[in-house]
Order: sequence, then C-alpha cells, then structure tokens
Amino acid sequence: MTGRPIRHWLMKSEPEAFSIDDLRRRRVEAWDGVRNYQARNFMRDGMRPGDKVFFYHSNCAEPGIVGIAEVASDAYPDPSQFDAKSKYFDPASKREEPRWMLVDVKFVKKLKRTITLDELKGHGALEDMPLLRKGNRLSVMPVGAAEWKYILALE
DNA sequence: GCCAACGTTGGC
DNA sequence: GCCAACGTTGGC
Repeated sequence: MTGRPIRHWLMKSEPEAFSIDDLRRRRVEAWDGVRNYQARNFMRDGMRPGDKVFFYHSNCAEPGIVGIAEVASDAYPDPSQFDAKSKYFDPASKREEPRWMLVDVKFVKKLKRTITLDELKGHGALEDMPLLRKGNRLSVMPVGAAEWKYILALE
C-alpha cells in the first residue's frame, strides 16, 4: 500500500428507489444503474475501498445529505447492463468489454438530521462543490477533504 | 407536473 | 465533426 489518502465522495439516490434506510437494512449494496460516463469514471478510477461517501437523497421533498456510507469494493462490471429484463440493460455493452462499472457501498451511519441542499447553498465555503453548481446532474462526484469536514460539522 | 440544463444519438 | 432532436435529471 502506498498510503493513498482517503477520498471523499457524494452519491445521489432517489429515496423512493433506494434510501439511506434501505442501505441500513441491507448493510452493503451494489450501486448499480449508473449510466453516465463521468460518474462511472469516478467509481472506476477514483474510488477505493474505505473511501467515505455522503449519501444524498435527490428528487424528493427534502433533497440533501442524509447519511454516511463507505466504498466497500473496487469497481467491477455492473451486472444489470447485461440483463435484458433490467431497466438498466444496455444492448450495446459486451461482456468482453463492459461499458458500465459499479462499486459496493456499505452503510456507516444515518445523520441525526438531513443537511438539506437549501442549507448547503447558504455556506460560501461550499460554493465550489459540483453539487451546488447550476445544472449539475452528476450522481457520483468527489468531495474535497475540507468540504467533507465542514459539512460533517454542520450536523 | 413543469422545465432548465445537460448528455447522447444519429443524420448529414 | 456539426448540431438538432431527443431523453434524463432533479429542483421547484
């Protein structure tokens, strides 16, 4: 091991599809269904087991950070891309050359309260976060170490 | 449900 | 390689 620093991430999920409570119940879950190249590259090239993750609820009444998770595997091919019955099926992806990758994500804890998107927007220290940039739709993105600490302190 | 912002696709 | 059309994301 080369002492690679722990990196920090934010991963979005629609709570109606998969919530922080679902992750707590299941303990570990394969983060399938990411179909965006930039998000895939973060998982494939950036994430390593042990990295910390903000679990974010999107497309819901109160969007925001609701919990902490941890990367629990290196990236591997997302099985749903080969499953014709899955809504994530990608007929253009070949088994010899998988297009979509995922990591396993492990539950760490649920925050005592939701740190809402609205609240995050009010902190100048966070204004450079990709999450807060206008029009951003990335579902997997890096979080700076300083921003990570800052947000944790808001809880 | 609306719609702005963005990514992808495919015709040329 | 351009770009219009289309689909998706996600806040509101």
